[in-house]
Amino acid sequence: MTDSEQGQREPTGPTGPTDRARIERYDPTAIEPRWQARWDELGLYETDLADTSRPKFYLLTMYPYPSGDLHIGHWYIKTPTDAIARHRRMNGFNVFYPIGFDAFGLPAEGAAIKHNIHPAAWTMKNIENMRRQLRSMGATFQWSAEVVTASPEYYRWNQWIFLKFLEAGLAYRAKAPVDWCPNDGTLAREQVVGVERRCWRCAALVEKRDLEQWFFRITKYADELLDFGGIDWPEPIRVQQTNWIGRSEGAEVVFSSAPGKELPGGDEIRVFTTRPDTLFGATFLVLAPEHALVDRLTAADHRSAVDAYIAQARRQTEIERLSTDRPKTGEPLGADAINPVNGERIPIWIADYVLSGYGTGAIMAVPAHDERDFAFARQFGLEIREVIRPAQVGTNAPESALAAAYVSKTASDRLVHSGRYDGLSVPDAIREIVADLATQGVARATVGYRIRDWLISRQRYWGTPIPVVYCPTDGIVPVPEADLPVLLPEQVDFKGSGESPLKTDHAFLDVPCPRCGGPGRRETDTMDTFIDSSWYWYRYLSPHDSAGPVDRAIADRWTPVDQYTGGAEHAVMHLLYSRFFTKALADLGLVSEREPFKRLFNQGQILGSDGERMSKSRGNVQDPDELVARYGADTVRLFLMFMGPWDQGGPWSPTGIGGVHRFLNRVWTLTLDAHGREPGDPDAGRLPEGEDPTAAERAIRMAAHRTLRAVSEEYESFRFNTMVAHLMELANALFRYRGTDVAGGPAWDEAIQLLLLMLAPAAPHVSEELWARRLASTGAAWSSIHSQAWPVVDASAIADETREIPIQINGKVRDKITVPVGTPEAAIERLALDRPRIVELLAGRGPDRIIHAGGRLVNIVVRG
RNA sequence: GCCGAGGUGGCGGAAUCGGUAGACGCGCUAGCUUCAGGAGCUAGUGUCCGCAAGGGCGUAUGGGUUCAAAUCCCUUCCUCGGUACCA
Repeated sequence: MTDSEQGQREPTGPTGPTDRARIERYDPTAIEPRWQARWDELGLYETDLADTSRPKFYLLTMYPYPSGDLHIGHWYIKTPTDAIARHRRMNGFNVFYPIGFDAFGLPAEGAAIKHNIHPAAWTMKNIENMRRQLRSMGATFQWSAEVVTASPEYYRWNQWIFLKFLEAGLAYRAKAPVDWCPNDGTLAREQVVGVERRCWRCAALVEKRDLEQWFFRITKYADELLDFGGIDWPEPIRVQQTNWIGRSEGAEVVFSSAPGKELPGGDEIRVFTTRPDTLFGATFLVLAPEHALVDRLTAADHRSAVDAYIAQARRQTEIERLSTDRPKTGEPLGADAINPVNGERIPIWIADYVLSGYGTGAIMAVPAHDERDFAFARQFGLEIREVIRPAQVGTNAPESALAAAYVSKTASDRLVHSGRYDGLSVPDAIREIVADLATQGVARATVGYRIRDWLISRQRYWGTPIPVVYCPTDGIVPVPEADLPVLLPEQVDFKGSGESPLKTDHAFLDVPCPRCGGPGRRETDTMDTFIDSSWYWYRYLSPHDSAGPVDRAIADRWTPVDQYTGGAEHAVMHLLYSRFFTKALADLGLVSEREPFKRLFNQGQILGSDGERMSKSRGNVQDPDELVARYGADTVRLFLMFMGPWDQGGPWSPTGIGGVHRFLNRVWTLTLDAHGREPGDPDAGRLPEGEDPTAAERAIRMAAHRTLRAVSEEYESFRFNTMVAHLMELANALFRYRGTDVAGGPAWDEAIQLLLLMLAPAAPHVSEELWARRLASTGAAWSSIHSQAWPVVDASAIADETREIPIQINGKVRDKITVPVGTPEAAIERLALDRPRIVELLAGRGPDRIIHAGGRLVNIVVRG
């Protein structure tokens, strides 16, 4: 593997300017494939899951969607993760680092319709190409554990899990609105274009349509999902999940419809409120336009206006509906409701800012104490009645028109205009009003959540078929476990419409009912692909197990995942669904752990040079193959780590990649040609001013071990950009000693060895090559650099003898002094005040105050 | 709109414990060198004033706290991610 002629290389000496032909040039294209093949051959990264001699480390990177445009963004996500894998191995861990493909999904169907290629063919072709590209990274993925979610071997277990969920009451069917195009059926949000909301294919106007669909009961776990105990996740993700779940304590209060011209009244209208203390301020009721009672409560003379309003509301997105910066809209139904707290009649409206999916789909409006209700009341001239007053104002203060809603609810606020509850504090009022209404059976304390159950149905072909059959006799009948998988039919007809071809595929559709044997019809909806990604890390551990989705014994040993890396864009969907799944699987007795990922890191996203997300259609994709061909994988890996903080991402620009390549060239030169000298350096071959060989060696050791200290921490905390910068600094420092008397000596040698070891996880090929050449040059037997132990810092090498201390006057640095470490503050102060520059600048003004920042800095404060 | 993140030289970024702003790299400038290459090496490079010494200014914006603020608090503006059928 290593070049045998290395042993015969002529001994070098301080022989003057380099003959650059003497050492081979760094040629990554020759080195990299050779080592990749060798690592494969040796099975260096095949993890023995049964090995318990070392601590386990399950490293997971979010598996890619095989979109066919593997771009530099995939490298940005995966090569630093590979560096983590290699670094953990050097630190003695048994590392499992698998890879797979999230192979179901919408883009494959888009390609099918557009290019007349089958989704499966398109997907598999893309996977083939991506496998090759992923291998070119030199990453240590364990390919033998690969998972492809579109294979029946994988998705049959989606179906199996679905059946378990159904049995456990975690799966159910209900109506839910979808974006609907009359020609192309259900549309994803990205298929609805423009402010007019038209279909991407036929430009028809899109509207909401209610369909019977399948749900998973994630809300059952809402409270447990709010608890992040025992997992080390970034604060922003925890905050986003917490807000997404949106727990709020409040009460459900029952209003009833008032008798009117057309109706006897007495219909129950349930509202959810977090502010039952403001019930006396409720001056109207607002229902979601989709609310079940709207039709019944609408008076004849309001019917046409109400219908028109509902129609336009069904063309809005929720984002539009919830936007608070557009004018409020709504319609009165021409009916009243009765407030249970005081028997008052208040008008009932519908408005799109009330959503049917949150709470009860109806609210009591308290314009004085809710911003949206306030805006609505202003818009339509409805009464605004103040019922909470801040303590400072006092409950007897004269009334004045509110300029804005007063929404705070501190314990010092008091109720006004609230009958016998006047003067109570907000918390007391909440308790008492709810208690009183509860005794009449018209209220109960309850908890509301913003999160909704997970709609898993997709009216799509390219996904996991939902394993149920509809039977006219037996209703919804689960497919028996023994009949799994329900295979996705391969021969289907894409009619050039967005409608799922399963809907018209009779070979698929027409099946006997598993229960009665009579004619049945298969479910044609497939599953959300987030189901695939909600448990795939378990499958990696036993990818071919035909007895169950998870091998419990292996899973118990290897999960939770120790480190998960992926994008923050998954904060509230994939990362929340995965937590839900883990808890549900644990309750089903399939796994033991209740959290999937012990530690999470969100790397940033690489955008196109135009600042947009990279995609083929935008034409802003950077192909990594080109860069690899030109610079080699190591340079690309290192450049991506060097670009900036890993959690930041940003627009792609190859500017600066040459600098990283130059750095690797310098490491190459330092390792193979310690004694060479460069013309152009006037000091070549001479030790730095004032350094004898002993001092020079000490300086080299200090530089190497300080770098090791910094780099070790930076690998641990994934600060790869500064890690690379520190390695560059060390290389620069060593370059100053190249060609001098200490070059090639013991300190130099140690520094080179450390440099290569530190570089190994990030730039695995060149470090392996140079490592092999070093071993060969000393006649030592080869062993991979990636099997070496991570080096240990020699504390004695890095100890400081002196320290530079900046001297500030009024916070501005005016001078610096260098003192022995441990110099007492009083002595530093004296030295500082004696400096001629300081004396001059003080100009006789006595210091008013002198601040010592722990011996790191002196600040002399003078006034006037 | 709402939730989350971010804004520092010509550019990517460093300083993450409130304590020397600009590490490291790109680019640029000058010099050296010549297996003349998209090569290598050395030095300089925030900005304004200045021959220099040195000084003024400076971390999106405006304010505040502090001996001291890129860092903490408040205002405003801009960019990115998510917003439940993209993954």
